[in-house]
Amino acid sequence: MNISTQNQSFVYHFGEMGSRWGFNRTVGQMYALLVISEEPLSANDLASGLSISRGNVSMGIKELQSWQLIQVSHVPGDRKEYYSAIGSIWDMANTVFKERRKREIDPTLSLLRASLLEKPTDASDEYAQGKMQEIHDLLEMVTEWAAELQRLNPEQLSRLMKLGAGVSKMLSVKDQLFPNRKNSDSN
Amino acid sequence: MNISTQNQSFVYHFGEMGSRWGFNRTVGQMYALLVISEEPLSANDLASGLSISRGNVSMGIKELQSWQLIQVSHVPGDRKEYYSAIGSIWDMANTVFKERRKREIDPTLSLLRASLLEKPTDASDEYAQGKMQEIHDLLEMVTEWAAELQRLNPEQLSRLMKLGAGVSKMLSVKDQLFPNRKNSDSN
DNA sequence: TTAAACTTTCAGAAATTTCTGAAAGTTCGT
DNA sequence: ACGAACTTTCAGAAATTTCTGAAAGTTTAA
Repeated sequence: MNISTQNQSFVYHFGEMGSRWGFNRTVGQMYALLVISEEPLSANDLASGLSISRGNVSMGIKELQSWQLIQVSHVPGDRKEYYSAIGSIWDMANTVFKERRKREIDPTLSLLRASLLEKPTDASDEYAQGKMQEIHDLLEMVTEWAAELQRLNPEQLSRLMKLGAGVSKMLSVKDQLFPNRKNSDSN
Repeated sequence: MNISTQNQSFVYHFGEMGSRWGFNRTVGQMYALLVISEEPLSANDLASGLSISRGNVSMGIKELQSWQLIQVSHVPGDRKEYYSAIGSIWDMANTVFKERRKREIDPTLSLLRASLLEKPTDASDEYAQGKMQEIHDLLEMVTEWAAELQRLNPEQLSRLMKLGAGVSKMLSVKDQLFPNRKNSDSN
């Protein structure tokens, strides 16, 4: 399989960026290729398209499946497996977020919780715990909020985002509507 | 310098996680150590605390400075430089977000823009461009929104987040207040 | 049950990243 | 101008990650 030069740079770039998102270069490239291919691709297509070994493709597929980013399909009369990117771009973004939270934030939160249960033995421990508490609270708030946002459908999310700065106006509207409601839980 | 066992796991964990956030293990550990230390630390403190070479510390400091995460200070009568984490946890999160956007999203956006300017040569190119457009739009919307949010102060942000699911209620309130306003620029 | 057509595994090779420590550089007081 | 006290640099060593490809495994059809 050949990749048009036009798409080459996209695939390559996604490979580089992919590593930031938790998987390695080739896995990123494989995914990029699947995203921009209308037709599902076989493992051999991926190997030849990206000039990587068949074994590497096999491992990459496993990785992408563990991220729930790709889907297998079959062509009648052909025993090969064909792969394609799952869902819309929104779904993809959602999946990556959820997965990263599970892999990065959740373990950090439990570590922090555990640390916060320990009795500080001196003043410096106490200071450290204070900082850990702050980080914990921030992470917790952000992840909860992210979870809320993920519950919105793309249409709502998109509207919310397009509100942009309007969101702060909304906060003041809320204050005017409910001036009695307590709104500063500190920090 | 010694790190209390209580803090050891925090520092170590942050090292592991740090690599996800764009810097390597030791840089992550250095930063973690600086965050939980009330007193500024010298380069030697960091080296001995983490059992790494002085040279490595020097490079790590440079890296953290390029992220604008740390600050130098001096002790009168002492020629060593002392380092400490800059600002609050919120500032830190902000800085990391901004920096990552600059390093990861912005280049992707410009690549996508360039690709979208090319004339598709066949149907598959056209499909690919369609996907790139979707990714472009999503990234653009998200970064713009993130920029808006970063303009809010921590207090406002925190309130907004604590609204949680309430945010979708707000959207419907808005619809009731301004039922005439067009709100579906499609997704 | 056999063999063809495929996929997966995994040991070791290759590539990449990170780290060390000696040497070079800088700054400051005298 | 000198040297002590510090920091930075960078070549090569060490560690880690990724990749290959041959061998083993699986599935299907006949």
